[in-house]
This record gives sequence, C-alpha cells and structure tokens, in this order.
Amino acid sequence: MKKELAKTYSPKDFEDRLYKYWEESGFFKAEIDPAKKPYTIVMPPPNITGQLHMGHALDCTLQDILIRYKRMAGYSALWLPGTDHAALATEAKIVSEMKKEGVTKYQLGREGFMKRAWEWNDKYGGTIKKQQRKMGSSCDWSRDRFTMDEGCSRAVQKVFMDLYNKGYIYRGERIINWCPCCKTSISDIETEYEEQDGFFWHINYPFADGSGFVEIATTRPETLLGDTAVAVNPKDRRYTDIVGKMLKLPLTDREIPVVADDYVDMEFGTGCVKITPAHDPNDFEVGKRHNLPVIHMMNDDATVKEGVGGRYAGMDRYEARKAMVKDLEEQGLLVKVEPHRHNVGTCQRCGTTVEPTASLQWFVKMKELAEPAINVVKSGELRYVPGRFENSYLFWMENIRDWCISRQIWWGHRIPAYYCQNKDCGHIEVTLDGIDKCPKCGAAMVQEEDTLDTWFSSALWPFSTLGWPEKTPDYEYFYPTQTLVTGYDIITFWVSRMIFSGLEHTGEKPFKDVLIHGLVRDELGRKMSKSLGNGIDPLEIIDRYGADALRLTLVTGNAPGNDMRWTETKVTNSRNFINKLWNASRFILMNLPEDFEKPVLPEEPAIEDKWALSLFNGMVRNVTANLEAYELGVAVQNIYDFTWDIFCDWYIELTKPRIAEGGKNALAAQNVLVYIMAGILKMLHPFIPFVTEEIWQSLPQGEAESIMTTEWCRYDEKLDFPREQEDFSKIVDAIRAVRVQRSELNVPPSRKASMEIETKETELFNSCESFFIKLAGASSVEITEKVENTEGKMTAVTAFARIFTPKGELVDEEKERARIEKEIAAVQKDIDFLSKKLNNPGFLAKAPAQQIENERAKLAKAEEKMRKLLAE
RNA sequence: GGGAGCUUAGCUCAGCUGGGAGAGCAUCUGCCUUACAAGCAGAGGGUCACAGGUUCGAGCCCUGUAGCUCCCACCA
Repeated sequence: MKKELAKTYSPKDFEDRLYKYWEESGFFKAEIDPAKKPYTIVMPPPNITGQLHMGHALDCTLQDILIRYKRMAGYSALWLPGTDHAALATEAKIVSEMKKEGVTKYQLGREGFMKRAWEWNDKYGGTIKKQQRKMGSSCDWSRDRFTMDEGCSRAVQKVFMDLYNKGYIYRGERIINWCPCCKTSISDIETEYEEQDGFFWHINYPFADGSGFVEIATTRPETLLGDTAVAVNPKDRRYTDIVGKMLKLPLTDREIPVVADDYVDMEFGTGCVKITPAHDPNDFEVGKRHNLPVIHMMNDDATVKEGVGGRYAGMDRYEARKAMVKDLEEQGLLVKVEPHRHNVGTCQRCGTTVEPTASLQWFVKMKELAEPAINVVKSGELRYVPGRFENSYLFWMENIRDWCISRQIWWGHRIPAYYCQNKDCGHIEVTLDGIDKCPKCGAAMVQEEDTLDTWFSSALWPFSTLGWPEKTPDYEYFYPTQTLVTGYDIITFWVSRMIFSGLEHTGEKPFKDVLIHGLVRDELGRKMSKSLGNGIDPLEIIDRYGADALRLTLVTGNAPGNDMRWTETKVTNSRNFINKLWNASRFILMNLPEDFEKPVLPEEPAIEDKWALSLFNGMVRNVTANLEAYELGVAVQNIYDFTWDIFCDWYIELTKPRIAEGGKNALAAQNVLVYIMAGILKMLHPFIPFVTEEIWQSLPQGEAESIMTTEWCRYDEKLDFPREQEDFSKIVDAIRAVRVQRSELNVPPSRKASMEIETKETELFNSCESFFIKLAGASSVEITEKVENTEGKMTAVTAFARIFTPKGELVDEEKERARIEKEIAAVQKDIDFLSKKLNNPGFLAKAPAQQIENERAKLAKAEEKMRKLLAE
C-alpha cells in the first residue's frame, strides 16, 4: 500500500526530504552510457562571493527543467555544477573584510593572502550550492568543479601557453582602464559609463615665443601635467599657421609642440586638443602617430607623481585639479569654466572613476580568434535562442578589440611568464614548469606578479570541467555540450569567449544552443539591486511558498530572452495551481480500491474517457514540441490548461457519477484517472519536481519508485480519438450553454429544472443524458430529434436546450425572450461575416481549400443555430 | 552616434509558419455542489501605439512616425 497523501499541500513537509532521497539514490549522477545519447549542460558558475538571488533562481530553474526533461526522455543527462573564483570581486571582498581588522593585503604578503582567500573559498564557496539544493537542482554534484581547482588551473596554463606560442598573446603598452581603488587594470567591459555633471575648463596655453595663446578645453585639467602636445585639425584654417610652433605648458617648465591630426573635431570645443598620451586612449594613438613622449603623471592610487608633478606631487587627482585650476586662474590663463555633462567610466566592482592609463599589460590578439566564432553563428551551426541576440553578439565580435587579460591582483591564476633580471638581457620565458635561471644569460628569473582576468578561466569552462586537455572519458562522451543557459547580460563577457575558446582549443563549438533569459525585475520594472534594496530573496519565497511555486512562477508566462516582473500574486497563482494538483490527486486516491496496483486502460473506454485521453495525448505532443523549442513558458501553459480546465473542471466531474455507482464502471474511470494523473505528473515533473514526486509516491502508477527515473510520455496514436473528441465536445458545449442560460436567468444550481434538448444527434445526446443531470442541474432531460437541413445532410450540431421549472413552465419567459433576441443578433453577425467572406471571389480563388472548407462548416453551423433560434 | 527590444483587456504578460483576439490577477453576478473558498459556475472588458503598404485576408510581413527600455561606442 502506497503511503497516504497529506490532507493539505505543505511543501516544507517534503521538499528537503525528497532532495536528500534523490541525492542519496544517485539519480543526479550522469553515467557514460554508449547506448544513450548524451545531453550536457554546464552550469554558469556562480561567484564564490555569491548568495542565491532571483537571477540564479531563474537560471537554475530553466536548466533543471531541460535536464530533468532530457533525463526522462532517455538521454544520459549531465548537468555539471561549479563555482567561479571571481578574481576581482572576491579579492575586493576579502580586502574590505581585512580592512575591518586593520590589515592590508601587503602586510599579509602574497602567500598569506592566498591562504586567506582559499579559506574564504572554503567558507563561502559552498553556501550557494546549498541554496541550489533548496531549488531542487538535479545537478551532478560528484562532478562539481571550481575555476581554480587543479584541473581548471592546468587548462588555463595550457591555454596561455598555446596562445602564447601561436603568437596570440603579447605584452604591450596600451591605454587600459585603471581602477585606483582596486589598484588593477580592468577590461573595457568591466568599465561602466555613467553620465555625470562636470565642467569644461578653457585654458590658454601661451606660445613659447610669447606671441599669444592657444585656447584648449578639457574636462580633466589635472592631466595637463602629462601633456606632450596640442593638436589641431590639419584642415582647420584657423590654425594652419601655428602647426609646428612650440607652446609653454602652464604650471610646468616644459615646452610642447602643436601638431596636426585628423582626430581633432573642428566643431567641438575650441578645435584645439591637449594631447596626454599616457592618460587618454585617443591621445595615446595621436602620440604614437607623432612620436610624442608618454608622460605618466599619476601613481597607481591616482595621486600626482613625484618628478612630473611639481608642487602638486602627492596630491589626489581631484585635489590637484582644484589647486591647479586655482593657480591657472591666478596666472590669468583660465579663460572660462562651463558646466558640461559627460560620460565617466567607473569600475564595475567598486564604482570608482577609472583612470585611463598607458601601461604594460598582457593582451590576447582577438581578430583572428574571433573569425571562426563569427562564422559558426552566421552559418547557424551555433544558435542563440531567441535569435535576436545573435545581432549583438556578432556586432561585438566583428568589432572586437584585443583583450587585456592581466590583472594586478593576487587571487587568480598567476601568469606563467618569467622575466630575466638582467636588464641587458631582458629575456621573457613562458613556461608551465617554472624556471629560475635565464636560458640566455643565466641570470635569475622572476615570475610575473600579475594574474589573469577571471573570464580567462571561465572561457574554458565547458571543456576544462570535463577534463580537457586530457581526453578523459567524460570529455569524449559529454563534450561538446548541448545547451548553455544564461542571461543576456553576460553574452559578451562570457558566452562569446567560450565560443572562440572552444573552437580554438578543442576544434569544436562548446555548445549547440545558447538559451538566453532576461532579468527578473521588481514590481515596478526596476532591476533588483542591493543599493535599491528591492531584491526578493528566493530562499524566503521558498520558505513561504515552496521551491515548486517559485520555479513555476519563474517560467510561467515568460518568453525566452524577455525580462519579467516579480509580483507576489504570480507566486500565489503558482501555489494555487500546485494546490489544485494536490487536491485532484487526493480525490483520485481517496476513492481508489485497496488492491489497485496500476492503471490499465479499459478495453472499451467511455466516450468521455476517450475525449480526455485524446486531449491528454495532444497535450503531450504540444508540451514536448515546446520543450524542444525552448518554449518553456508555453509548454507549462499547455499542461496548466489541460490539468485545470480539462482534467479537473471537466473530467473529474464527469467521472463522479460512475465512481459513486461503484463496480466495473467505477474501476474503468479510476484507471483512466490514474493513468492521466500519472501522465500529468510526469509532464510537470521538470517544472515542479518536488510535489510531483511526493504525489507520485502515493499514486499506484505501477512504474518506478521515483518519478525522476520514469520515462517521458510520448504521443501515442492509440490514444488519438478524433471522433469521440469532437462528439463529446458537443456535449461539453451544450452543458456550457445551459449553464449560461441558468446564470443569465438567475436559476441557481440548487433549483433543478427540466430540460428540452433539440439535436440531430439524439443517440449521442441520449448516451450522455446523465451529464446534464449531474453537471447542468437537470431534473429531467427530453431529447427530441431535429430533422435534416435543406440539403438533407447532417451538419454539425449545436444542441439547443430550454430550461423549464419543475412545473413545466419556461423559466422567466420575458428574460428568455430577451436572451434569445440577443443571441439572434450575435448569430446574424456571424452569418454576415462568414457569407461575406465566402462570397469574396478572391478568397475562393486564393485561399487554401481546407480554409474554405472550415469557413463553410462554420457558416452551416451558424445557419443551423439561427433556424433553431427563429423557431422559438 | 550604432544596434536591439517593447507598445495587445484596468494590471502583469502570452500569441508558433498571416485565416474571426488569449491567460492569470482585478471587476461584476450566483454558488459552502463530500478533492480543492488556495475553490466552483457564469459575465463584462481590446480600432492589438500611430500612419501608409503588400495580401482574398495583417496583432503577426514591409516602410515610416511617436513614446518607453536596454546594449554597444564614447568628442577632448
């Protein structure tokens, strides 16, 4: 005997227990099985600084749905979990934690700091995994990985070597974005621009020969200290004669030339631009073209440098700005100050205004690597879902710039490059084995202090986690993966880099499909953020409504790639649906005979059974097709509609008379009920795994103990009953029509009424008479035959019923008349519409035959209905 | 400046390859009908942003306009 289902749905009572059961049973573990096809998803690794937020919850839910579905559909499904060391983000957190203790990372030293960082990982790396378990994630924890574990690190080193040897990695001086707070370079995409109110300072630079001034305009006057030229446009008539002249750089004793360069926009500002090659990307390029010196005027912490800074040396950049502007004003060189709104780059991690700085960094040459990554998407071999995200991906890839991969932080993969300490030799050796003597001159070698951009390791995630560069059995079987699920916000950061890395290093695309989802926003459509404090904690929702309700909410009514708003009512809707499922199961179970073992469909099912089975069968087909198309929202809607509208509202009600009657008929109905219920549970299991398992284990379904290990329902031709489906839908329509009448005539359900039904299909209606009594409140039903239409053929029939009081009078004749007239008008409108269409020669000539046939049938039906109405 | 998306019922959103507009919530009416009031039976509510075009036929395809959102680039 199966265990009994609790009276009320209370997810807390079973979710944790079931997760433990699944995990202990090893159901999440993917086996290498040559008889099965692999289906692999690698989980986007959350940061070890992370707490589960709604974005994770959504990400998690989508992946788990796909994995559970594919697992049931017969694939060897691997969902590989892991975490990301999140270099900069983690280091920033640790540093600020240390700050509270009054310790700096330099006091600890590199080794000490790394030790502390690993301790951090031990402490926090696991929290998000625990939270993912609460979500019901069926990932294979035995294959759990970390971007800095041994295998992933080896892959990183190997990739660095390979790229270096192929000439893709180089070291060079470029303008990078420097964060003075994190004291490291950050990549372009880690820089966020925000509009800020600033000023435009107009400053006169005097000519060295004392012949007047050139007026320049700048938003960052302090960078004047690094100026090495002033540029004008060569086509600018105003300035042709000053090109080549020397200027005296204010506040310094340096002289700088006027150069001509196309980069200068004549229309903007004064048409004269101060050139600071060390602190502006455009100026850097101008400087290269004109062989200008590169003068750094700032230290790592954005204070003014000793030596070039004169009396401003040691001041903070903003302090220096103030002081310099004041001095310029006193010297009469400040022309004017205009308010100016402009975009300022800030650090994604800490929000500090970044300082563009020329510096020696490691880069990956991207142009050639991007090429195959572009082609693989253009050719359709690798697909984004929805496809529109291919545009932004391709745009980025086609305009890609070299990737600055070195970071001046400690937490991460240290670059395996070694520098000869002999200045005259200067040899650089890149090696995985370490080296302490220069192979050229024998002097000591010292390893690069910098570490790699965190995305350098996550770019390898789909294959490094499967054992690459070793050709492990996992790698051979599970790679390339099938689907990558992630938000559109990290397409450039991550997805694009995985694609080119996969192609370059494994020769294969790392995945076939990229399923993109949107953001979960708050009720007002704002991004959920810590600063706004508008985030909803998934764990709190789980606590209040259960993980299933949360999961269902996150997929319902949402199309791929679209943002969704979080509202509490959506969760209650989800919970209500699950509750409905729970109670339907309880109804089925409470009436089942003790010895019921498993559902066996009756030899000759009743018409309503066939109707329900046929609709169920169609639902299975639709849901499967939608899952295959990643239309998870539509898929779940299909099941929702069938379960609530067809199964609960109609079919269960229809079986009640038979069940009350008992015996053979009852048993037939119960078999169908259990059969369909089991099917619904399976179809819903990927979406709401816990409750479906809990019910499954109480249901005598005759299959596996865990629903996780059962086989996905397939469309079954034997369950297709088009004839009965159509016939019985007429009964349903007729009952609905009676209900409408009752409602409009204010006849309460308790007041039984006698009914006259006119129909051509007397046999059908006679066989279904009992349903009118049970579901339409009929005290008696009289079915009379309506004979043929003009052509003598049977047409589709709408039954026409009239309700009488127990005494036999028509209920409320006046209202009834009004109702009929209203209906006549409606039907007339239909007829007009349809006949107009069918009299349109263009339609008849060009529309598909099937379409014309459909319209004809509809017209005939409407006309039939009209005749009946007029007969009243 | 470049690109993408959105605009459908009071609200939040679906609507697949073009064939008489859908769901949930909210509103209104009536129901404690022995699985479920976290429920049941009904009802009302839409010029599918606007203007053109293609088509026998457009929420859907094309062009343009307006408003909103996001991404990328960033002029000193």
